[in-house]
Amino acid sequence: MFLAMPKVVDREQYRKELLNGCVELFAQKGYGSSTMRQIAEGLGVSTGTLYHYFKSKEDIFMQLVQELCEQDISRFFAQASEVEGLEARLQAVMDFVLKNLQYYQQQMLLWVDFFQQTRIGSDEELQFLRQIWNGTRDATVDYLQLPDTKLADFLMIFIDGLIIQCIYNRSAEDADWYHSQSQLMIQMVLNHEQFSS
Amino acid sequence: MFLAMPKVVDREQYRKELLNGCVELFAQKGYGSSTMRQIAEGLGVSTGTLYHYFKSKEDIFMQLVQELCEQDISRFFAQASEVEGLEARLQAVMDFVLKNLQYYQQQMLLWVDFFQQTRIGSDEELQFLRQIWNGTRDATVDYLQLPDTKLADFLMIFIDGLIIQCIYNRSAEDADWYHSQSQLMIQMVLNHEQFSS
Amino acid sequence: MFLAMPKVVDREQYRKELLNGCVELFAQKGYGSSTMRQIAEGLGVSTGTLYHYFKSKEDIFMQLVQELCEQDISRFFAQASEVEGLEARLQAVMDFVLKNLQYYQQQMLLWVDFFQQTRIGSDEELQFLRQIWNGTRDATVDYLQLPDTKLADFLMIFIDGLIIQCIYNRSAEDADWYHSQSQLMIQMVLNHEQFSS
Amino acid sequence: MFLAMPKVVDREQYRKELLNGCVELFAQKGYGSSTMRQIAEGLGVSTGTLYHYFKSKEDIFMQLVQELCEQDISRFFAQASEVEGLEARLQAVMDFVLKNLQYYQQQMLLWVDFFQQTRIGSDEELQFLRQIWNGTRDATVDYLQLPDTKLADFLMIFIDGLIIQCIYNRSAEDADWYHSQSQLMIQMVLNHEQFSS
DNA sequence: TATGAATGAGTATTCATTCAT
DNA sequence: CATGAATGAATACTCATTCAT
Repeated sequence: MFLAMPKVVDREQYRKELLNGCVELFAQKGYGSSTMRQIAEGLGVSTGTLYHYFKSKEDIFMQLVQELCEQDISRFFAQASEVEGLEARLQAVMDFVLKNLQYYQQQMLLWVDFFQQTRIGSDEELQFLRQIWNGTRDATVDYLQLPDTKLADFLMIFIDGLIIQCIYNRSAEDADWYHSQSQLMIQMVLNHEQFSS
Repeated sequence: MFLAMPKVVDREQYRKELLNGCVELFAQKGYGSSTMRQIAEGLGVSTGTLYHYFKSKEDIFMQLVQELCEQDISRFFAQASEVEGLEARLQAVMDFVLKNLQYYQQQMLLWVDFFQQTRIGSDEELQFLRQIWNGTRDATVDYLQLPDTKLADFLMIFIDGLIIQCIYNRSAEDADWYHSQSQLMIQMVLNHEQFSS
Repeated sequence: MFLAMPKVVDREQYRKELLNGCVELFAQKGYGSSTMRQIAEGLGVSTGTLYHYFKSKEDIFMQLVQELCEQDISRFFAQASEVEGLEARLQAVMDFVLKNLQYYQQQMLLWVDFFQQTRIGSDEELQFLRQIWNGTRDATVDYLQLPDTKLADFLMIFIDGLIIQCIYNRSAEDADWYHSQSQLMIQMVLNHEQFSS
Repeated sequence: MFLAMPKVVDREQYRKELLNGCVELFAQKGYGSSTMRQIAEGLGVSTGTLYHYFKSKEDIFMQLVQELCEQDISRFFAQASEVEGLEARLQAVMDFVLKNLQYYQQQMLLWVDFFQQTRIGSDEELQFLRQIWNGTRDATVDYLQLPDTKLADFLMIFIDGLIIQCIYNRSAEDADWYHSQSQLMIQMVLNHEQFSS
């Protein structure tokens, strides 16, 4: 009865290893342009094995996104949880974003690519994505100790907008521009808080 | 003497008609998923005819984007140029964006899709996109009578971020949420201007 | 009744001008790779006009070949008819071939290309080609004042073989090799004549 | 330990079977006019399978040529190696050529067709072809025990020229003509050797 | 559990030819 | 006579997925 247990654990672990092995390829070539054969080759396995662990290319991607998001949030809190005060914490958030800007740019392109390719609209996938967004938003509310979600939403919209700029600016060469815009954002939020009180 | 003239006019005009006929299909299916066959069928012509007027699928897209951008800006100014005062003009800008939110969501998806499909990096296309962004930004600076581009950039980043939300929210059903966020944005800018002076 | 005559002459002349205008394109790109549009553009006319003077692409080619062959033979005799003696005349033939080797290489490739593209086997086209071969052979017999066709055939087979080498040697850069082989050929024929008598 | 071996053997063997299955189609329709779909159908496999074993149409052709050449040379030596004396050996060579004339005619058309379609000039392919030519030439020098390559080149040029005649004569119906020409060739070479010594 | 051979519908693009103007 | 817009079947090649071994 318990003989199968270790196998399951192994399977789960192996699955995660495979997922982590996909990150780079997806980041470089996007979702639609990464073929199952390339993924398999990159992982050093056969396509058959891939289909043994994931039911489709779509499935690989969804599981990958989930995995990465969990890693992201915990990575942020690992280094920023002891900072105190609204301004310092806003600064910490923006610093983290800017430092990982290229990474998030790739992620954003990946997502949009995925949504264009798989025209689903199925509630399932939509729910899934919303969950991720709301999770991140709630974590932000908590971290900044804001009274409601409105300001966190505002901040995250701005961050998304900032990430999108990669399409026009290609890579983070315009570091100054990104920096001054994020400072402006912080100032805006602080002003707003001052007015409110 | 003028016998050859009408043909030229017709060709140019017909080309524009074909472009307008593509909008809907591209909006619905994205760039990568719209096949030349589908485009041709949607227009009621043969694929050969399509290639008679455009040299490639990419060409169709680039010309379409240019066409739409010109229409967008002139459409905005047609209805909003006589409004006076910073607040009212911000309001006008945000109203325009929200009213056409679905349209801009589709446009943004289309662009990202296009860039994922055609891994270009060629300066030509990049220049092209930047031009559009800068053009819109400058028009915004002019319209809002702002002293510099910084605030206009900030506004446009926010707008891009807002548009991106379509991925999570699908369609503009959450009209209230969009509206309250844009009001917050307006408030932020006004506060900032007050502080500055 | 005679009013139409000049028109016919004009038509015939114009047709030949068009043919001559095709030579370079066909030589550069071969038969199959020369499109009707390119031919038309090269001639500065529309495709419609092309079809007004020739009933098909095939027709253009056949008429072109005929035209060129007539020119070739008369061009040779224009410069070599006064030479006397078998050896000198053989030399004249081989010199002419080597001097125009590139041209004949292109012609040969053109022919083979044409035959591969248009899998006809229709007697008509075959007859046509044989006529050309026989015509050239007979002219050679006459020119060299040979007693029968056998030796002329032998010479022409060798020349065809020499022309074919372009596939391996690309362009006539190996001029020495071509020259020594043709000298060997001349020697062979002279030896043979000596033995016979 | 040897469990994985059979698969490799099978793959290589199957690849050769596929190649042999292409010969007839290529011979009948040429290179450019044989579509991948037709090739696949002729082999009783899908186009996907074709691309599983060969990376392109060009690749199929190159591998096919190599395969056939190896077969040709070994087939000749299998039946002609014990013949003695220059005349007898020349006779053996010409007999072999004439007996397989149709086959070589098809091969030559195939090659020229291939070179017209794939406007390469790339050194790689050119090298490849030259190798084949030189290899055959050297084998001829060895077999005839000639002092240098000059006479072998001469012989092979003649053979190429003979093969080219298929364009005019279609099939080997004119067997007598071919035979008398090859006898003439043999006589020529023998005369030449006599003179030289 | 793992393999990789097999599939075949689907992709953008080309091009000889026709025909209304 | 001349134009060039329109056609649409045909091309090489791709790729997510299946399944026998």
